[in-house]
Amino acid sequence: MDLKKLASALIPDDDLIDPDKYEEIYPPRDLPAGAQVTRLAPSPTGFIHLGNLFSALADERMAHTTGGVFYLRIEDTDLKRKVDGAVESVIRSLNYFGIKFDEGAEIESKLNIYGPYYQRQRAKIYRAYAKRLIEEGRAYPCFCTEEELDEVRKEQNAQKLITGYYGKYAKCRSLSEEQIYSNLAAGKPFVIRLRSEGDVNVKHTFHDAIKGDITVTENDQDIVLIKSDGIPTYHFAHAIDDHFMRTTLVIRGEEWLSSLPIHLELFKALGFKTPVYAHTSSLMKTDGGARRKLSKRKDPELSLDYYRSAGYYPDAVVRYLLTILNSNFEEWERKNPRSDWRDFKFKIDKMSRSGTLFDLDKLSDISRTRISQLSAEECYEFLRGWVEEFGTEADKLHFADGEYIIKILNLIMGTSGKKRRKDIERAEQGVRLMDYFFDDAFNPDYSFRFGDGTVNAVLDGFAEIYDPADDNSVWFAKVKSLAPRVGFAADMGEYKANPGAYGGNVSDIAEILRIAVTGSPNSPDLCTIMGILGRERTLGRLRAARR
RNA sequence: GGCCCGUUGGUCAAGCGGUUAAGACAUCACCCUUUCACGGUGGUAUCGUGGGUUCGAUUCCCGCACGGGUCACCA
Repeated sequence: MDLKKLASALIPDDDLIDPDKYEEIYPPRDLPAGAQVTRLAPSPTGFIHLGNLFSALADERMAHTTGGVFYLRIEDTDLKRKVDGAVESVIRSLNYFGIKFDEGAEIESKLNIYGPYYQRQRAKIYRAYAKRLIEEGRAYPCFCTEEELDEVRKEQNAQKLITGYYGKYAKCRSLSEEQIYSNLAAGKPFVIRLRSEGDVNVKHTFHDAIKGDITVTENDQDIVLIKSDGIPTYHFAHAIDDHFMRTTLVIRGEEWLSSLPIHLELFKALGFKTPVYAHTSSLMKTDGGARRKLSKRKDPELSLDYYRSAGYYPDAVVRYLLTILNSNFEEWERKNPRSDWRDFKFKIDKMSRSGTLFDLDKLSDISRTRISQLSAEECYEFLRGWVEEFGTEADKLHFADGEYIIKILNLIMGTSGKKRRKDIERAEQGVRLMDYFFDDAFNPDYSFRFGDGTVNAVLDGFAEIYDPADDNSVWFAKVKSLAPRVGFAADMGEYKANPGAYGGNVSDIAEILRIAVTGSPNSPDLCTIMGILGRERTLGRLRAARR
């Protein structure tokens, strides 16, 4: 069979260049030894999720700790589900978490000589190589319809055989010249398949940068290279793009492990050097006792918008991810408490080989801790950013008065230095925590643990003697002075010595006042709160709480 | 079902032939305290299972069980 003629018949494009030319168009990158070139290659089918961030973080760290390059490529070969604005969304989301690309789709960079970075714009390259493979007899046209393939699959299933297009099931592999040309003449749609030379019974050891030595079976499937619409499949595009974009390290989810044999054969058939592969274990969650991979559809916590809208501190999300990416990160962080996470020496071989259960508690703890380390001003900026995007109209009004908020924040967070409170876990919850400082948002729950008489006596008694000018010790002395009036112990020691003799103690007096003023039995320093509210509002709240 | 990957406390995990089997989150108790936090001290709790190899296995080998992934003209 005249393969050259066949190649031209199958791929008649007259704008293709000699594939070898691409080696010159996309020369090897001029980078220091050991520099890693990594990429994030999402499909623009939806929005970016935590798994993408997880993987992007590993990519970004590997590139930037080695003096390499991290770029963005868009895998838009499946044109069925493209979402507009998805690319911008990916970049924006990643930026929010402090991750930046050096080059790639929609990225301003002088480095962009390896583009285009949208696969659909690279059709010529793929087709040039497909054509060459046909000429070399390593690829052939397949005219099988979906129905025919289904039929074969059913039969294979019935006989408990491996499904797929291989061996004797690869019908079109042995089509005669006449059959091919008559199918072509009849206008039958076709795909281009690889003529696999592998043998499933042959196994090799392959070194994965994360998993270590793994067993891979040779591929014997005549997989599709070019779909009937002329667009390449992921496998084919992956081999060509990662070769010509000079990727050195491919970090991807372990769900790709099973197609590694295909990729290995493809790189070999194309004459390309294979990159280093690193297959990451997936993020899991428990669902009714069972463990499963985090799913885009079922789990809102997989969406990055979830973290943005709930107001987790972005730096904390990254740090949490880093703790599961490299388990020694936490240890390093303890030794370098205020350092930028970018100073941590990330190691790919430190990555976990088993699936990690996503732990929201741990994230919350990290977020709380990070926020507690902020100054009141920094915290204000962070909260205000959240309020502008997600807050209510009332929140926005409240946050316009920065001075007032900062005063509150100084109280809530504790004054600088030691003894920082960790009350704010997320912006959303932190903003709600401040509601009682605003009359229009004050929503008290008057659940007093004492009788109306006692409550009113405390409220009225305190209203009589309250003076905003009092410092903390005078203020507390006044609280104590109320105790005898309601039969409570003014002195804690006395109360503990003889609890039965009293109806309560000073802490109970404080609790009554606290509930009246803040609407809740839990709050930071009450004296300071009253100071911030001022005399009139404090007295007003004492009055409003009367039974 | 075939193939591949994995299995140390509730969770993330250190460990890499001999350890009282780190640490963090969570949890419990106590201390501190005008509440709640913060902080401090201490506690509960882990090597899936059966065989080997070895003087000795959490560590090495094999089987089994369990969990996960994958078997498209989707990525």
